Formats: sequence, structure tokens, C-alpha cells
Amino acid sequence: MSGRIVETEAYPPGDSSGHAYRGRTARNQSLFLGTGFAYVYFIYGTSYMLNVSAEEPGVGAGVLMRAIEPLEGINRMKRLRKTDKLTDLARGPGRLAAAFEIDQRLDGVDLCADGPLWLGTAVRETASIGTTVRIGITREVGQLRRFFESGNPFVSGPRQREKKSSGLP
DNA sequence: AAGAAGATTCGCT
DNA sequence: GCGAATCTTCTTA
Repeated sequence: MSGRIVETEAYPPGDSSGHAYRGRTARNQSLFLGTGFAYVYFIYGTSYMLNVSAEEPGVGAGVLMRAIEPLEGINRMKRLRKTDKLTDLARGPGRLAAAFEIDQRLDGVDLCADGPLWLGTAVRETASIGTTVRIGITREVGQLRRFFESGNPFVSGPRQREKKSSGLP
């Protein structure tokens, strides 16, 4: 199975909405391994989330994978997700994890090495990148840290760059 | 030791 | 649109 990452959110060091904010724990230790490791956790009793760690070893930071455009193994993803709708296979962080059979066993995996899950380089030019506030968080709401390919149908939530609001001070 | 909140999804209305 | 499902962690007593 494979796909193109089309939507992400950044959780940089010192971001109070990030899981690494209150220091290293048993659950979030993968965020402190260095750059390019998987951080997988379970939330709401229903969904797994996949992050890619960032920054140097000892620094807690990561990028949440929010949506993927499926490329290979689509039939398998349809079975895993129990839907035939192409755009619903990996649109959303929990769905993405389900489509790729990602769970806590993949926590801590080096995504830049040979293994069960890895990151490759772009297979096709990316269209323009849109930016909005992050989804589903309550802190640091003013930050534009969600990034996605503009207009891509596999993106969850708003698909166009957030408009400059006219009414704010 | 108990409770609330959370980077969500699904099913029903 | 709204609420339930249901696990882990951190906070409060």
C-alpha cells in the first residue's frame, strides 16, 4: 500500500497544544527520538494517529499526518476501511491510520529506514500548498500550522487557503 | 483512587 | 447537525 501525503499539521517545540509540551513520557517518547520516527497513539477510544517526529534527539516535536491520497493497494484499503468510497479511505488522521493498518506496534519505527512503514520522495509535483489553522485543538488557535495541497479531493476539512478575514483588528 | 479531556469517526435525525 | 463509542494520560483529592 502507498499514497501521497496531502495534508499535515505541525506541532513544533514549545507548542502548548502539542503532546510533547509537558515533557517526555512513556507515551510520547517517540517524539524525542530525532527526525523521521513514527509517533502513534490512540485517542477517543476509536482512532489511531500517525505523527512523524521532527527536530533533534531530545527535542519534542512532530508533524501529524492528516490525509493521504491512496495510490497502491486500494482494494486492501477498502476492506480495512469498510467503504468503497475512494475519497473516504484516508481522509482524516484516524481514517488514514486505519487504511494503512497503523497501530501502536508502529510507534517508534524509523520512517527513513527499511521497515514496515517508510517515507519516500514525491512521485509527482505538488500543486500549491494551502494553509489554515489546525483542526480539533483548543490552544494556539492563532497559528497557521495546517498544510495541504490546494483543491485536492483527498484533503479533510477546508481545501482552500484560509481567506484573510476582514473584520479582525 | 477517581474523573475529565482529548490532534476523531460513525451513525442516526 | 449531534451524540455516542471507548482508551490513555494527566490532574485533583
